[in-house]
Amino acid sequence: MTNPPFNSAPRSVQEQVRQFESVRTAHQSEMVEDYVELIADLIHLTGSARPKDIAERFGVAQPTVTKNLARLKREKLILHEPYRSIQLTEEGRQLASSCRKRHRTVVEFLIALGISPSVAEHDAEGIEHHVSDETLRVFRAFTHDKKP
Amino acid sequence: MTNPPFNSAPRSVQEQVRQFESVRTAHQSEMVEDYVELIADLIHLTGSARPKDIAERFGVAQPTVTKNLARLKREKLILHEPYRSIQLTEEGRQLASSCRKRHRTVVEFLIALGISPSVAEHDAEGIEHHVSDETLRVFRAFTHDKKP
DNA sequence: ACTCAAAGTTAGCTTTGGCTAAATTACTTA
DNA sequence: TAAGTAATTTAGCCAAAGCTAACTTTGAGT
Ligand SMILES: [Mn+2]
Ligand SMILES: [Mn+2]
Ligand SMILES: [Mn+2]
Ligand SMILES: [Mn+2]
Repeated sequence: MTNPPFNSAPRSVQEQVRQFESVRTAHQSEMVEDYVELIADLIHLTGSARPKDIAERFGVAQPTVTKNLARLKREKLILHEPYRSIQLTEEGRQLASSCRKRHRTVVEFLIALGISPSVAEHDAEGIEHHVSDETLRVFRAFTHDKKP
Repeated sequence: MTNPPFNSAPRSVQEQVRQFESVRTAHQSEMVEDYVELIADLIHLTGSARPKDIAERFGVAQPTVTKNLARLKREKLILHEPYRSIQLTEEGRQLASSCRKRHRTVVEFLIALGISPSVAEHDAEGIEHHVSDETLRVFRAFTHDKKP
């Protein structure tokens, strides 16, 4: 009838450790992924990506963006001369492209499931960083089956 | 045929800010939620929750657990005398219970969708912190429809 | 009752990603 | 073209969550 009161799966300790480690790892890539995705969108939308706009979209202060851009630059995902606007490297473009695809896959799946578009967009922003390849494939299949 | 190359929804800037703020807020509650859930499981499973076991399950060092337990105590979710084992307060038990339910809802949904149990368990550990009430309701409905 | 190993805590370090205030640069416009 | 404003960066702060090394306490086994 109702659900059992405790987590059923006494999965092995090692398995559980792997899960939590994966979550921590995902959170380490999250900032970078969201930044390149937004930078690509801004370039497409307005022709250029400037720290001001990034700060405005994320809802953070400008110095936060400057600091985070240093990491993107260190990881060779962007080109950025001081006081100039931001370019994506080829690697950055590729990462942005795959993040964008994954983002859309998640949003479209949630909408196909019956969730309202604004909530789908909202939840996807967090969920996208935690879906494995297998899950992504199942999401895509479901979405395609729903609306052919 | 293929997907449009950029994010279609030129949702308002305010909307986008709210989404990213929600993700940041979720990440602030995440540690606390995973801890109370694990503590409840350990008490149920072994009769008591000790820092050692928590560290072992999360895959972190013991001092990390000690530090995080201070926050749970500050937030009145646990009772913990130094060197003794950990008890949940009533508030802690309630939070653990709702986190556990949400966790199970996500896992069962992913399994009902066709994802393998181990991957479902893996992805749920991250996803659970990013599902809104609406999404959770849809997940539950889907799971129930699938296997009556 | 003592000993001592295991568990737990404390101290102190690191990284990440927030912030504000102040300094600097670029750009617009008068 | 010079000034003034807006954008950007720098400096320096904070909190969270990880770590190791060193210290303290507990409690099991003799
Ligand atoms: Mn995101
Ligand atoms: Mn997350
Ligand atoms: Mn979790
Ligand atoms: Mn969980």
